[in-house]
Amino acid sequence: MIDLKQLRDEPDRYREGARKKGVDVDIDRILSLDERRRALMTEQETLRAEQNKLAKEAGPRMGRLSGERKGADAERQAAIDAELHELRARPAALKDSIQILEKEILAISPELDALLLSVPQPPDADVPVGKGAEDNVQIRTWHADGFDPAKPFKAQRGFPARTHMEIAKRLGLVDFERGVKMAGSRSYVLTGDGMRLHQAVLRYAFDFMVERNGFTPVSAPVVVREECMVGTGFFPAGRDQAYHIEESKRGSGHDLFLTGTGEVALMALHQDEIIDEDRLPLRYTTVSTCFRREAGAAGKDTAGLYRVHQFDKVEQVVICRPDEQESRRWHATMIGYVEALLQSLRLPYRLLQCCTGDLGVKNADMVDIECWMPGRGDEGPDGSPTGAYSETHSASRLYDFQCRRLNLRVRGESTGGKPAPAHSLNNTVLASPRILIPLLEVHQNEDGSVTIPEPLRPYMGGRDRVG
RNA sequence: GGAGAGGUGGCAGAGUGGUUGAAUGCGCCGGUCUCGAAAACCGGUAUUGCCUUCGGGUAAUCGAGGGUUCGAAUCCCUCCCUCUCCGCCA
Repeated sequence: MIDLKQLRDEPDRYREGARKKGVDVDIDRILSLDERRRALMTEQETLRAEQNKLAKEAGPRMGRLSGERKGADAERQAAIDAELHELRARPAALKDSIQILEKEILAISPELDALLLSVPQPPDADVPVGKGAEDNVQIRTWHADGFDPAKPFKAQRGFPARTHMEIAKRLGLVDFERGVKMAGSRSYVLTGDGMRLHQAVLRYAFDFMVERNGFTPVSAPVVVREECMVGTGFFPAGRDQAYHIEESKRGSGHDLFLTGTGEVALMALHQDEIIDEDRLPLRYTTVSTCFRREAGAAGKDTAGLYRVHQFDKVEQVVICRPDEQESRRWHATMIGYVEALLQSLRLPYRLLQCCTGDLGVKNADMVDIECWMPGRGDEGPDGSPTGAYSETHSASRLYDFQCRRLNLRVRGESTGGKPAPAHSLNNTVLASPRILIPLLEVHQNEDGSVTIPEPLRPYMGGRDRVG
């Protein structure tokens, strides 16, 4: 959520930000609703102040008079009644006026609140302006010696690339048919070494964050209340993407939602908290199952392990002091962790600077990491795929946007002793089975086997290959 | 699923209709004392909105929402959550 005060001060910044992101939001409507609401509140407050004053002054007198009335003669009673009547008239009139104002405020608030939630965070000035993924800008690429995505797979390896589906089928790693039988399209069953590889790579990534980078390991709910989804910024915009458990329809309890990323629980952990500055930065990592409806993606990437409804992901989250430079440093650092991880797995990748149109509502900046997948892309002249970079990671810098929604604040010297929304960042560490695509395709051998990258071998019983 | 108890400040915990935004204790901050520290003593210590001549003023907030009342942490209703015991169970 953006800061309403800032919106009032510099509405053009938010108009421009929304325009760059291609988000349609009526800033003028917000400003006029806000102005109206504030005017009503000021009026209401004045009346309340008088009401409180009367309650303090006239109230006790009324109490005494009521008591005195019981033992008084008829004439005295009449006098008391008259005074009581007078004392009551003013507060009663105030109460009516206050309630009328209250109704007017209540009529405005839902629309204003909903509009406020939909105002995107303006992109940083150094983010390239663009419409969508096609306008993203490559920052750099990396590949291990001996395998360069820029050259044809066959020329380097001596045989045409097989897709991960072919490899998986040959080695019995994935059972797509039975997955679909049980749970519909975009479902799969990992079997044998497929499941072992999945677990190995997740565990390796998790240990990598905990042991090498000092992140706090966490296991947290993947089924959460709506506030967590709104607070982390996934709702209302991404409501269609989340599975919805309608417990309230059973007559008790409240609705729940399946989280699409570990980010939700890692951030919502500290919802409504004020954190002491010297406890920062908080660095959390979790491995969690992620659920995505993939609404609107019908027909896109239907085959294989690329786009599925359920997967597991190691996620990293940093909550730091509200300082732009500190946020920027963490962003770079968190991307660095992923680069080191991918390099250790010898998976070629590239960094993409996302353009403004690709940032989503929450982010001030976002960098995607795409791994080289030899089995994707168009079919080449020899009938085998040409390969393509495809997204495996996404590193977001949100500044205080998410923490303001979550009511997650910091207090300390840097905030002048007052609570202030913290800054937050998140980045994928590794998502599987998607990562199995480059892992199988890049490390496949001519005989159909797959070489297990060295760091995963301890998690695979010491073996150096599958198949 | 059955029965019961309860949700109050950073924490513990009083408070059943009227200067109670809230006693007391702990914690934290400042001060006195001390060579220094501890102890003791004194003082301070919620959040948010709005207004501001930047001194402050004002309103709201005791799980959430509604109601009664001139006035609600306190009474009534609805909902949510937590805990204990029993049952079931990975």
